[in-house]
Amino acid sequence: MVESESLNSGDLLNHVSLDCVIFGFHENELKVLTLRLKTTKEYALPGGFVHKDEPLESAAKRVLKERTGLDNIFLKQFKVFSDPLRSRNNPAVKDLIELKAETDTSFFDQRFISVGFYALVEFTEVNPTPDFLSDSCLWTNVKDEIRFMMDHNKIINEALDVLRVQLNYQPIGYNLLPEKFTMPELQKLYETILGKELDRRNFQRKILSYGILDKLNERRHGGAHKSPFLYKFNLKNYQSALNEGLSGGW
Amino acid sequence: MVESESLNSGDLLNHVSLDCVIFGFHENELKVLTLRLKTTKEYALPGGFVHKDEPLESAAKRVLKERTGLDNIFLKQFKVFSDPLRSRNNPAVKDLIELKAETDTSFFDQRFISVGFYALVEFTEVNPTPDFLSDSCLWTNVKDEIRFMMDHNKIINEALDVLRVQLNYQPIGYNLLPEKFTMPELQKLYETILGKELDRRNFQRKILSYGILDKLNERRHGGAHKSPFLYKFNLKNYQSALNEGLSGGW
DNA sequence: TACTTTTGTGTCATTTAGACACAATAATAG
DNA sequence: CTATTATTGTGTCTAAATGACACAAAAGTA
Repeated sequence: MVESESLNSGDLLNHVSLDCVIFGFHENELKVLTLRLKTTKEYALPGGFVHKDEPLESAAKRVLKERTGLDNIFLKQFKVFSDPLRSRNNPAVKDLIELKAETDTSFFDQRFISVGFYALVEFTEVNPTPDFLSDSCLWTNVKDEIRFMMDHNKIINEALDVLRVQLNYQPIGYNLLPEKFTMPELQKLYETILGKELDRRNFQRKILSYGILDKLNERRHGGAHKSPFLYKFNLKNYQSALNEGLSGGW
Repeated sequence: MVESESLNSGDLLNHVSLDCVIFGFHENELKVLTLRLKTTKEYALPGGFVHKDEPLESAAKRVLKERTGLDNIFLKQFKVFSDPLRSRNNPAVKDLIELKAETDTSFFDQRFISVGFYALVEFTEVNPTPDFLSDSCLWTNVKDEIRFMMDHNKIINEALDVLRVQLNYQPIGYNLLPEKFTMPELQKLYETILGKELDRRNFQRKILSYGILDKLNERRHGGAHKSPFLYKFNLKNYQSALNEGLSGGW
């Protein structure tokens, strides 16, 4: 939920917070990086506050860096959550009191307008790190629908919606997959985000038509079956597809 | 820029503001509702602040209502503008001082994180009304690229980008056109937003395929040429198209 | 009544999408 | 070391959507 061990509320902007839905993909499952509060044991999204002279995006990157160890992450704000009641009964306040923390609980106990960000990261590169309010930082499965504190379930679901729409006009995957990956892996990623199955052959045809993949002369071995080829993203084309958007529309 | 004659800053949330890009469509031109500040004569987007116990969306609706007289407007938040420097040299502060207003200028002279909304309204129904900082409220032409104060040009351009994307997965027009309209008028709306021309016959085929239009047994007369049929939106189908999205994608 | 403009309504060729089939290969089990 | 099983590579065929384009009909105006 919060950013640093040495949180100094005097340096922070009042009323404004941010929450990050950090998506990862592992073993064909879509995951969200999750914190668990120390005393109430509630699940929470990584989040933080904004310094008085800091842009929102920098604050979000700071949070991302602290929870994952990663820089240069795909990161996008997608919605502001401003229900006046969302800040009531913030478990973090209860936590801080029970912990007899020196932190300024009154800062936490105000109304927050929270800007939702979502991030796409490569699962294996993340080093999950709790913040000073939480005792653990772990990946939870999106489809498990774990109960989060406050409106964090809503935030996750809205992030997923935006991600699904994004899939239709932007390439995705560079940030969620390892450098080299197979076509079935990429397909699983799409299927997981969309929540439905796709035809293997039609998927391949369409994704190849975007011209964002380079087929390698390597295969992934391991299963008791034909070994699939490895691919990697053609960064030049991937980038221009990001900028100009994929086919579709008018 | 600001909401009411009797602005009481003690009742407002610090650091949070909102700006509205209110689009209208008239005489084949895309317009934005614009304010002009009383003394500095700078152009500004309608905006406002958030009451301490008010959701953002309500604050935006309040602003919309005050500037246009309209309720029930298509309204959507699209991005937060948080550059720490954006609030510097806010002309509104200069204005207030010159006007020797009783308003609390220190409230205006703080850093604001501004949530950008865009709205789609029917041009002819709007009753443009200035706020207490501005001496006029008028429609300006998007393609004229008038210079606005602060980062408002950026806000407008980003709203346009979002609107263009929206065009590809949601129907549009119900909020921007009068109840009855012709196919060429609807096409012009699309062309204006997209900034490019479309083939008349292909446009008609595609838009009709969405099933969101009802063709009327009336024509619009007036020009020295064949009279086009009038259409109106089929609200039931329009609504479900909004919810489920248009074709396209995976 | 002729003229101009713009609309209504197609057609045809090309591209894209959806449904589906069969051979090849890599491990594993016998 | 051969058969078995699961999964991949690579198509084809059809239907649907898109893009380019043409001509007749109407409504004013000269």
